[in-house]
Amino acid sequence: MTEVGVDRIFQALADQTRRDILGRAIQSGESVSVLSRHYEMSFAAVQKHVAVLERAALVTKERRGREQIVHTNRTTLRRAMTLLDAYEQLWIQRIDQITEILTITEGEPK
Amino acid sequence: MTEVGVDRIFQALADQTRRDILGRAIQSGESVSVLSRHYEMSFAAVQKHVAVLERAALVTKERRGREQIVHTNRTTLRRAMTLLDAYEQLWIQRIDQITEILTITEGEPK
DNA sequence: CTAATATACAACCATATGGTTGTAGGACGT
DNA sequence: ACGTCCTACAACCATATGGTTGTATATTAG
Repeated sequence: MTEVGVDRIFQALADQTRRDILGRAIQSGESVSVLSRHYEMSFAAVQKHVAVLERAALVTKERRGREQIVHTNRTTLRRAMTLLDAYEQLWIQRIDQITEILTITEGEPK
Repeated sequence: MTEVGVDRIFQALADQTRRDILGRAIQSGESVSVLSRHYEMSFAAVQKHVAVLERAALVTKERRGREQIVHTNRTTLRRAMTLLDAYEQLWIQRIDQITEILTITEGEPK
């Protein structure tokens, strides 16, 4: 995944409406128009939010008759979590190194 | 945590330079000027990136003489992970419900 | 066929973002 | 005391974002 891809994932998550859409779409796919009824904004605005989520691969659309059903892509969601976890791992590694240094120091005779 | 706070966390994460700063600062605190040497942009630009991370509570600054040491705030990082995990949990709940429904259906006599 | 529904997309607007340069102040070395 | 280093912040610019309204197209209902 390209860096701009990662940018898009977090960028897409940085909006309350879009996070709410993700939550609804992960429980059961909803059409864009059904989704839009939950928010106090125009249909076009919600459509744009879905487009942002889609560009980030956080949702996919499945056409059903005249409506588009929005589904959350759990794989991308997990990818975002994994990325954050990597930072924690960096930190844990540092702790391990420090521990190792301390162990060696303690173990070595003066 | 307020919703705008969550917005700020993900917003702050939606930039490669800022994610890199987080990675460096979690391993060992670096001053703003030392950080800025790693990137092909002005000191002021890096300073702004640090400010964005600070506003999102993803880093804190500790003054040491004339420099400011940037430290990653692991608590906020974990909070972001927890938020993402909540979406997964929503989905797992749905699966559990479906499983339960199926179990009841199977268990009930025709 | 016609009307209503669901979507797509363009044009527009205000504000935010990510970069720049420039100015100014506090801390350190000599 | 002086120059240098580190930081802070303002002003500016181009582009992106989040919203609007309006228009166009496809699908379904009757």
